[in-house]
Formats: sequence, structure tokens, C-alpha cells
Amino acid sequence: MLRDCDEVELEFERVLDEQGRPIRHAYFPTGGFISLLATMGGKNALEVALAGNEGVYGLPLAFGVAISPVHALVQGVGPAWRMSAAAFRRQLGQVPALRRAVDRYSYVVMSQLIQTAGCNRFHVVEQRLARWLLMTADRAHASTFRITHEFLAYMLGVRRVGITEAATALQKRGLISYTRGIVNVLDRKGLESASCGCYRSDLNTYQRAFGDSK
Amino acid sequence: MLRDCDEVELEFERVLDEQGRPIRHAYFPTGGFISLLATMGGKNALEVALAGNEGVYGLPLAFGVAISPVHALVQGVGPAWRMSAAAFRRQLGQVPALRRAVDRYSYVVMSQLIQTAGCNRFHVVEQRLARWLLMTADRAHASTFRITHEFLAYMLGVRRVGITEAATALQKRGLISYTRGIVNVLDRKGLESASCGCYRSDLNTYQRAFGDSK
DNA sequence: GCCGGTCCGTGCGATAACGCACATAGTAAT
DNA sequence: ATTACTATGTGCGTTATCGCACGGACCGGC
Repeated sequence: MLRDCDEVELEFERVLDEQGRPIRHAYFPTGGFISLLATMGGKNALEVALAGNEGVYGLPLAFGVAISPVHALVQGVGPAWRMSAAAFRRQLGQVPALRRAVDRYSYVVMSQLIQTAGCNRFHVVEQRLARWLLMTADRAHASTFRITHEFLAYMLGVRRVGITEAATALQKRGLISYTRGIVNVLDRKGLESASCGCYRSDLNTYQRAFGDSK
Repeated sequence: MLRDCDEVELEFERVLDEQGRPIRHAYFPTGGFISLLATMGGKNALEVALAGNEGVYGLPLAFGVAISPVHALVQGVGPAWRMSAAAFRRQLGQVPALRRAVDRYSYVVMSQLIQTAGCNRFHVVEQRLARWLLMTADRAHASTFRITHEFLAYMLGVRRVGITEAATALQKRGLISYTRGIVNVLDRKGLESASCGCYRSDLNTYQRAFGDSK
């Protein structure tokens, strides 16, 4: 199966696919991770899912559709396996274990989309920011990572200043620290309780889909 | 395949499955339709998708997981075919055409979840209400249907009064009329332009997934 | 050491939606 | 007709977030 893959380096802010355009490759991130954004005409956008080494980018291919429903943007640099759309579909037909894993992961993503929809509706920016930082720290496999307020604002669909305010509050509480694009998670537990339950809820969903069978 | 099905009548406000609990049956609505809600601890909820005769309820079963990520509530009364979870999974394995249709529909639902997440973040209540009325009218196969402001508020995750205000505005513009739980869509085109682009966008997605191959 | 660019912080009026309380208007049963 | 109930409408102070503008701080290059 690896014969159909290239190993590529995901470059920061690289757009893998745009909403409404063909999906050219599936990606299996190993070190990097990918943001999936709903773009809402103009400059508004909203991150709806995150694909790191726990998942894959390119699910629609598994459903027999090659048009991306999201704007896919590299968020964390690092290596990934890349497979052409055609090869991915072929492998899905030939390798039952892959098919099963992708199906399970589809469930996880669908659940997260549902959770995120509610989260964006009901939770305040500070909670959502805390959740986002935790999710990102997990996928970056590090408590420190690179991200500006500007970029965060784009992900969460709020003003840059909204992020500044929320981040300042988290910093004052000693949960994070940051300077010019470098965020450091100081107190993971604390940040988790500052976040909405959505973070934990996502973890549980993942566990339910993959953990229980092991 | 129909041998594994019962024909059942979907009763108004009947809860088919709760979030986090097993999915007992898959449903193929013919006349009725089903709301899928994200429940956010306590009384808050948000409709994230709608399954009518264009789709099916029970997708997670197709992914090999039997736990519902949503609160599934009957929204429109009418008949549906019902199949046990086990039978649905069996049929998916045996009937390639079913598998393919369900895959395509999974893509549609996933796209709609993405769209809806953005919609709830960026669009005002009046636009979202207009969208919801259009979606419901489509699935009810009628321009008149039963729905209270209270229920609508629950679906859209806003205050009842928020619906009253938005509905009053739409009524003043001659797009709808309503009295005590009966809504009537008077001007479909007008309502569509009062809504956000999300309604049309959903239709396009559906077309893309199913229309193009025919 | 200055300069241009990037990133972060603050101030302020505007707005959509909130929560709560209460008023009115149909509907339906007795 | 009275009563009870459900559905809708109104009023009002509060809040989270917005949009915009500007001030300051840090950084790398010359």
C-alpha cells in the first residue's frame, strides 16, 4: 500500500484543496496537520475539523465524490503520506482494513462536525479558543507551537481583537503564554476546564470509534 | 430488500434515538422527515441536519458504529421504511447499489454539516429561519406545514422571541403567513432571497452528489 | 541605530441576540 | 360563556461580539 504513497512535507499555510474544487490527493499526516474550513463567501471562514496523524484528509473520496466540501489548509508543518485520489479509491476497494478504518474515522469526523456546529453556536470565544489550543497541541505533539492571533481569528471566525482579549484572559490565569506567534500551553488541565466540554467530548467520540474495538 | 423493512408511521415529536445511545433502526422516510440535533448539555440544542425522503437516517451504522451522534426527532409526520440496525448493515454489504447511494448521501450530509456550522456562525436569525422554512417545505412536499415558534427556536438554537421577531419580519414582507402553529410559505422565490445562500448551496451539493451521475 | 513590517493591545460606539416578565389572542373543553 | 391552555407579541435592561481606528511593542535587515 505504501507503494502508492509519496512522503511529502506539509508546508505552513499551503492550500491543499479549495472548497468546490476537485480533491487531488488524500493525505495521511504523520507529523503535520491540516485545517478544514468552511468558507462563507468573502473573507469569513470557520474551522470545522482538524486532521492530524489520528486521521486522514480526503474522506469524500471514500464516498465516491471528488469535490472538496472544505477549504483545506496546512496548519501544522510536518511530514505526511500522500496518495493520489485514484489510488486511494483503489486501495479502499482492495484493503478491507483500510476501508474499515476510514469508515470509523468518517464517523468521528461527522460527530466532530456536529459537536463543532453546536460549540460555535453556544460557547463563548474564550472557551472555544481553549478548546482549539488543546486540539492543536495534541496534533502538534507539543505544548508549544506557532500561531498568530490573526490566524486564530480566521479559524474561529471572529475578529482578531476577539482572540487578543480571550488569549489575554487565558494568559492572566496562567494557562498559556505567548509572544509574537508562539503559543505555549502551561497548564493543560486548567486549560481543559477553561474550555467547553467539546474538547473532552471529541476525545470520547474517538475512543468510542477506535478504542473500544482494541 | 424490502423484506427486511417495516412500514411505520413517524409520529410528531417522537424521539427515534438520543445522542450517545445505540441506534436501533435505520429509517428511510417516504412522507415524513426527521430532525437531527446536536444537544449541548441542558436545554440548548441545534438542528444540524434534516432527513427526508431524499435521504436516510442511520448513517453511523454504515460506518460500523452504532452509537448516535445526534438526537433524532420526528419533525414531519408521515410514513417511512424502517430497518433494524443489523439488517441495514447486512444489506449494505450485499447490495452494492445501496452502499453507493448511502456513500453519496454521506457526502451530502457531511457537506451540509459543514455548511450549517458556518451558517450558524455568520448568518442572522431571519436568514436562518428563511432557510429552515425552505428546507422543511421541500421535505414536507407542501408549502403549508405545522410548526410553532417554540419548536423553531429549539431547532435554531435561539430564544422563542427571536423567532417571533424574525417571523414577523418575514410575514410583513409577504413571504410567509402563520397562525398558531401553521406556517404557510407564500412566496418561495422571495423567501429564498431572504435566506442566506446556504439553502441554494445545499441543493447544489445534492445535485453534485446525485444529479451528475444520472 | 534607524526603519519597515509584523504582531499585539486598547478604546469606543454599534448591533444582534439574550433573559426575563408580562400582555394579548386564538382554541378547545366543559 | 367561562375557563384553561397554548401560541404569539411587546418591553427593557444586559451581554457578547462587531467594526474600525490607532497606539505600542517587538524583530530583522540595512
